[in-house]
Amino acid sequence: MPELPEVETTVRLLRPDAEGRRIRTSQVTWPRTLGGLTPARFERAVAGCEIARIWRRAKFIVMDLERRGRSAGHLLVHLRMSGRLLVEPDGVDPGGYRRVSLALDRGTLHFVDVRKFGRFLFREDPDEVLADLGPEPLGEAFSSTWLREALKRRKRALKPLLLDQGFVAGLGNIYVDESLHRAGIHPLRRSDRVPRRSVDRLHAEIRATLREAIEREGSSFDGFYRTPEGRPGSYQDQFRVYGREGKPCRSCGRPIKRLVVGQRGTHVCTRCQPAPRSL
DNA sequence: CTATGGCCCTGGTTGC
DNA sequence: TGCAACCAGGGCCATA
Repeated sequence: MPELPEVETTVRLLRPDAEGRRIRTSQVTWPRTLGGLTPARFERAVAGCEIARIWRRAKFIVMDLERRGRSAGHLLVHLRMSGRLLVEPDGVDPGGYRRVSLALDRGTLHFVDVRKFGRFLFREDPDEVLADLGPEPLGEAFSSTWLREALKRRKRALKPLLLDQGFVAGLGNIYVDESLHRAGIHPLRRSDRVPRRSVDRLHAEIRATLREAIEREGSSFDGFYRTPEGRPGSYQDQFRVYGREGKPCRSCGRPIKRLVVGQRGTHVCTRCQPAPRSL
């Protein structure tokens, strides 16, 4: 499932083939992907634009569009569960799950998405979509001081809070489970009751986990996530808890347990991450 | 403010 | 073997 590291990898590998390219035409095979805009209006918005810059905010891939050097709006792509973004040479069919394609002046940018949860949005103002997101966990605003105070202000179980994109932006189920294990904190611990030392550790482990995962081009399993070049990531080999139910904890050897927290599969080592007494 | 549950979707897995 | 029921999962929305 694409989270911050997979989206960051996608952006980095997409840039050489898409930045600076001009959009000739668009083809939309599953209109819902556009999130309300009709394919005709979408076509009018993007045709003739240059993809001037590609960047990432949370799990969104943002493409700044320009006409004659002036801003002409933005494309905001969310991969959700199974989305992929890639550039293929003209005439190469990316398969049956193509939802949106943009013919460029060299090659074609395809949005491929088996489960159809992904979004390919056009907005004049990207803040319509991005404004309510929390800080980037790899950015400066996400300091341990900030995290300490932000956790104190809320009274929620830690895992659902970390998954809330309005709290911190970019974490998903995998990297939250991994970070919590590395920090030795149970996912159900109330956010305002995490000891200071543990908060600092959590802060450090979130950043370390994301950095290491980016370095390995994300995580692949289930056959879903691939880089734009078709390669799987390799961070799944480093998983300490995610998808490792019953297997020994890499720290203490006790079998990893799977529980459900806020309707999400959740993986813990009950020795390394002791359950809170209450809640 | 927080928690819960439904919905969107499909392919893979499970159960009979 | 065949087929139906079930499930995962991110974000959003309605409800309590």
